[in-house]
Parts: sequence; C-alpha cells; structure tokens
Amino acid sequence: MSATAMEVLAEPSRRRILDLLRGGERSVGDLVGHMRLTQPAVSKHLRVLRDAGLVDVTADAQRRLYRIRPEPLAELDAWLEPYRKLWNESLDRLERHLDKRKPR
Amino acid sequence: MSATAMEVLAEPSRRRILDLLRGGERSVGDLVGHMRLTQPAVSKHLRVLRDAGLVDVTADAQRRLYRIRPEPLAELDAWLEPYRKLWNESLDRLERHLDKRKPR
DNA sequence: TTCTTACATGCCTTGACAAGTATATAGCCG
DNA sequence: CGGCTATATACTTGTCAAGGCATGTAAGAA
Repeated sequence: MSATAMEVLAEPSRRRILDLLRGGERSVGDLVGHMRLTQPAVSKHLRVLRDAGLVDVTADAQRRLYRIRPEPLAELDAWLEPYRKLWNESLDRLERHLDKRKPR
Repeated sequence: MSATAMEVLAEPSRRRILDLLRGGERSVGDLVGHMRLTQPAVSKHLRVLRDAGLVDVTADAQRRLYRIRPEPLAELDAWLEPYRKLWNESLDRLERHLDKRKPR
C-alpha cells in the first residue's frame, strides 16, 4: 500500500482492470486479451493495484490469478459520504422547483 | 469539463479544497490561507475543479467566491455502486466467521 | 489617474508516470 | 536437461502535470 485508492484509480486502465475482475478472478494473459496494452503494461498496473490493496493474487502453476479486494474502496466511499447529502439537497431543491412549476 | 471526477480528485490539494468548501463558499485568498500553497497554485487547482464542474464561482468585487457543485460526484458514486455489494459480501463473510468463533 | 487589492495566466523547471522493448524468472512438458 | 509458456522486472523514452516566480487584469480607494 502506498497511494490512496483515488490516486490509483485515476488511471483509466486500472479502472478497466477492476471492472473486468468484477466478473471473477482472471489471469494476467486473460486481462491482456481484453485490454489493448502489452503484457508488461498490464503487469505493472496490477502491481500498483496490489500495492494499494485493491487486488489479490494467487499462483496457479505459471499463471497468476488476480481478484478484487474491495475493502480500500470503502475508504473512498467514506470520503464521499459527507458530499452525498450535499447533492441530495441539490436534488431536493430541483424537485421543489419542479413541483412549483407543475404542481400535483 | 474535461477530466473525470476521479482524475481531478486524485490530487490531494484538490480534495483538500473541496473539503474546505464543504463549510460554505470561500474566496481564493481564504483558501490560500489554509493551504501551504501559493495563490497561483490554488487558482490553478480551482480552474481544474471548475472545468470538471466540481465548483462554481461568483464575483464579489475583486474577489471570487467558490462553492461546491456536488453533481459530478454522483458520477463517481455511480461507478462505485457495483463494488459496494462486493465489500458488503466481504463484511458478511467476516461476520459469519466471527459468529462461528464466538456464537451468540 | 494612480495605487492597491484580489485573482488569473504565462513561462519554466522538475518530477512522476505510462508504455514499449528487451530480459529475467519460474513452472510445465517431452 | 532443453524448450515453451506465463508473468515479472529493468531500462529507456515521451508526455504531462504541479508548483514557483513574474506578470497581466479588473475592481475599489485615494
């Protein structure tokens, strides 16, 4: 772990990898097959994700199977929390506004 | 708008600015007073936040008052959504595990 | 108008990072 | 062992962003 989940996930390719892993664990080669990037590039992204605790690996012969570890995302969710009520208020205001224009 | 909320908020100083603005609108000088950065640096971050639709400005004489526009954060929240159930499952598993070790 | 305040923008340097190519490492198979 | 497969790491290059300093600009004050 070295960077925040937010910093790590600023990279679109890394978000892509996580999205792919949402369907279950995958090998590196499998991921490469879905990602117009070379194998070393994907391996490096996986390294960053691993250091951030966002994925986990196990060895299967020569292959490495990666899977999501969602816990760090909870931290991101927590950061977002205080803002959630802010945009709920915005929506409320919009709603009240629409109610005024088109009552009932 | 040019970058995703995630990319924009990868920068710690920009997260800091948003956190400060959660207390209500502030002038640039006010923000600078809270942020070991020079005024130009803060202004540039504000520019990026503005381009991403994350803040809004109004002029008050020579001052500019910035406030949060939380809508783009909803997009981030939406990305997070499918993962939320993943870590809830993790927590469930942990819970069941603890129940086993210390039942009742 | 001139000065001052509050902020934005331009330019420059520096550091970080992403991606490619080449190479190392480790496990399987014959 | 020798060769093949799957992945990781080293090295290099190009790009880009953050931050500082200097300067531009607009609005009040004198």
